[in-house]
Amino acid sequence: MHLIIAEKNISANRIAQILAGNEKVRAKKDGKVSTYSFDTKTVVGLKGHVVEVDFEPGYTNWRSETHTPRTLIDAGIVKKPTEKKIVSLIQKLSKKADLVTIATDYDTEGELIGKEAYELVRAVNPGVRINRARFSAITPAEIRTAFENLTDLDFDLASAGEARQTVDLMWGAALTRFISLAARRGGTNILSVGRVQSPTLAMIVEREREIESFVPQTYWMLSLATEKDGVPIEARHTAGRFTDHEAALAAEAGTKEPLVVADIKEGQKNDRAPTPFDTTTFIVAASRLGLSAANAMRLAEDLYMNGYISYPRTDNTVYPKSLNLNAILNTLKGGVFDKDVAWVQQNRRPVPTRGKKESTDHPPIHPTGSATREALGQDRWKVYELVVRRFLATLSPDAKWATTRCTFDASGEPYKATGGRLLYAGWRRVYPYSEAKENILPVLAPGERLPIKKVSLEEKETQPPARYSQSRLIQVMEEHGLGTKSTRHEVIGKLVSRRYVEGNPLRPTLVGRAVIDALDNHAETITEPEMTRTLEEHMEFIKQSRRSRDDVVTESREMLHRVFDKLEAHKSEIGTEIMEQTAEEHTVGPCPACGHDLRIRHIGVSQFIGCTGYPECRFNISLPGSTWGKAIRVEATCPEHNLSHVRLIRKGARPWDIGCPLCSHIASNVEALRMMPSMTDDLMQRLHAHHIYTVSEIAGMQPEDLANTVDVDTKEAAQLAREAEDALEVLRRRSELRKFVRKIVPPRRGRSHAKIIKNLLEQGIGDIHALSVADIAALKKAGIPETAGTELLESARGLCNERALREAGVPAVSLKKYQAGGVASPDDLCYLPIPYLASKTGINPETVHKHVDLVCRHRGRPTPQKITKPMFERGRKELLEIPGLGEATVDRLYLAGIYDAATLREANPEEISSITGIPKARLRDYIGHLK
DNA sequence: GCAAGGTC
Repeated sequence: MHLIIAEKNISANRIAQILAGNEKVRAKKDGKVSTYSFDTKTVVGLKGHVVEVDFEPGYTNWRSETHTPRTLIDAGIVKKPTEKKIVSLIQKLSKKADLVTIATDYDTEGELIGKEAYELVRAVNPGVRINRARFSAITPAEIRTAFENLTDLDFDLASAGEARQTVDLMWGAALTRFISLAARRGGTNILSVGRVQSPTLAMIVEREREIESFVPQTYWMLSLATEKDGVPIEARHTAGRFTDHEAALAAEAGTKEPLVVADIKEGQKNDRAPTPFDTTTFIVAASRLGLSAANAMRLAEDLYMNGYISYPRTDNTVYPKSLNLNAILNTLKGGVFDKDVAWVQQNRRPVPTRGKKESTDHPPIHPTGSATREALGQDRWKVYELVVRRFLATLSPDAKWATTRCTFDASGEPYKATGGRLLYAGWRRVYPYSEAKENILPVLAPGERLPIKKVSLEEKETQPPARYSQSRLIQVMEEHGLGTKSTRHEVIGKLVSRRYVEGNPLRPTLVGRAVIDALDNHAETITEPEMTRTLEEHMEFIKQSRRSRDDVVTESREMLHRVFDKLEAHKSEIGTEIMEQTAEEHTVGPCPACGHDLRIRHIGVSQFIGCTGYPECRFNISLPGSTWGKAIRVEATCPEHNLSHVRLIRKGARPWDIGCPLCSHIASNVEALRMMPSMTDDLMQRLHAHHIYTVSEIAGMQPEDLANTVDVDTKEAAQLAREAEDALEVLRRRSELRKFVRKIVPPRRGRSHAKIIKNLLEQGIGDIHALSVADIAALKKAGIPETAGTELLESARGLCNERALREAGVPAVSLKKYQAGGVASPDDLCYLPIPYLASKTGINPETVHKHVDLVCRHRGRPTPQKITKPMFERGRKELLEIPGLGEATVDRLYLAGIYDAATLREANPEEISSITGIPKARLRDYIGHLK
């Protein structure tokens, strides 16, 4: 069997289809992994890297005393499978193979992925022949040639990739751990560092600093308005920007009629058709359509997977010869682009345009199938149309412009105007994304005199450089060699998720700046694109066998050790610097009570906003627990309270915007305050004015303080405090009810707990006790289904009974026994005879009496007579001596309070029978026997 | 829990 290993499933399928020719390809799924077989060949796709590098075991604890971050530099590195299913399938197929061909992408990373596959094959089949197919596009021509000219794997090329992996891992992991530990950050708050992300972040920080330190300069622009035959002309002073106001004013004053046309230069300008799309230029063009980098890539990948466009991750801007451009044009015919295609076919430029970058990985992004707007939907269509039109434009002739440069003389002051007229639209006919702005000047002749309609002197200011937009940043990253076509847009996502940057255009956060500061001061190597450049140079040496992988990695290890010499010497200093710089990140604004800063605090899973004036100022705002999301400060500010808005963020969930924490605090407590009978709007306003927002604050205040604060007398204040206590109790019970219901009734779509509780409240059920005496119909009305309702009622009753007994003073151990005996309600203890309770529970009758006494007193009922243990035991013996009276009957007699001969003798048989169910005749017999 | 690089 001939096993062919491709880089991904989709290429495996295509390669199989091409190689099979007219033969049918059998597609088979082996546990989510597809294989494509024909003849004696089987093609299988990887998923890019199916193994990953990591440190050898023993380095998982970040805080280990012995395995410090520095020790990661020299830690052994192992490869471990990340796609286990693919790995095992490859190995299963390899055992049966007599030839294996590696058909991964034609670039460094592809060679490394190929070597990973090679090692997997070798591990199970050491003797099999393994060769390599190289192609830069999955077209029939390229694939056939590649398989007719199979070569060997280039181990030097793969080694270059491995060197990169090792260097990235040790620098990234060691520095990430060091900086995170120094700044005492863990979990989701770690501070990551990496060869690509750190220089990228540094550029964003640097740009922000330039903007902050920018000093605007005032300048003046002088222009005049004239016209010919009713056509307006605007001419600018040839001095351009005047930095000297006096000079500008003088020139303005000197601008007088006559205005004479001095010179006219006519020319032609070539407007070159755009070059084929690589990933970066595609992202830039898509961003003009309003798509973020990540979105554009996601849509492009979708189109690629469905066969509409070619592979969107490419560095190539030159169509390879093997690409059949005519065939692509033909597939586009007949659809929406029919007219444009026909025009391109008739006016085709001799050779398609080509960009500066040419590579072997993939062809430039181009359409591969025809589609309709309806089939794709708005956004995908936008991207598809862009790719199609760009492709058409690269085959179209250049546009041509006629240009005019005209100079004027206004009594000695020189002016100029430029005009442009589109002579030939060329590619612009099919690619309308960049506007062709014409400015047509009327026909003028030297010496001609024109009127001056207006002279205007505008004062302007120089502008700071702009922040990076995502697409601009991706361009700059590419210029600096940072990241790859596949990862650049993800790096931005990473910086955002680490909360190093925010917004669009991108701004660094305080954390982002603090980390770059620390690294710049103590480990500048990692913040500069230089590191990538050097790494690439070294990789180039490895590719050319001029240096070995180990040699390059060893050099890098030594450099990293020198970096750690500096870092470790300043560890605590680095830590404090970062912590001090980022403290502000948690600061929300001034405390309404005392004016100190309010700060978001996280303690375990709970979080709140507290005052930095604590403990003198105890003002605080509670926040939902961190299971709802971690509270962070966001940019917006509340105009009323001057506090930053707060947001809860959680992985995989939409952020929960709390808005102004104080507004939200006030709003969420108004309802509770209204529960106090004496609360009025006026009183509430006075309370708010003194920063008292919750019932618990009122309940916690001394009546005198409260009286002084809101200006009422002490009696009223005491009443308010009591009412607050009551409201607090109601709230406490309500929240208890909520937790109770949540345990038993599972939430469902459209039946949230909030909704159930709201419904229960409307039914007058506000706590567990009310629930225990409610009927099932009321629960049904509240939207709780019958089965859950019954369970809810039962549990509620059980809980209430237990509480009542405990409250009366019945100890917990006995309570369990009563529950086991099925006699655990206060009524049971009040109304059931003591002998019955004792026999059901096995508790000493004297102890039972004590409990019954407790409950009866609690309920204001008389306590029945005491029965001692000897009385009880003797009585039982007496009863059992009566002929025909067994244990079961004794237990039933207990129910009627009969426990010995004497009580039986006095009993009324009619009455006893109805209670115990023992036939009257038999009871008479027992009594008769005693008499 | 860490990087960057593939792929989805």
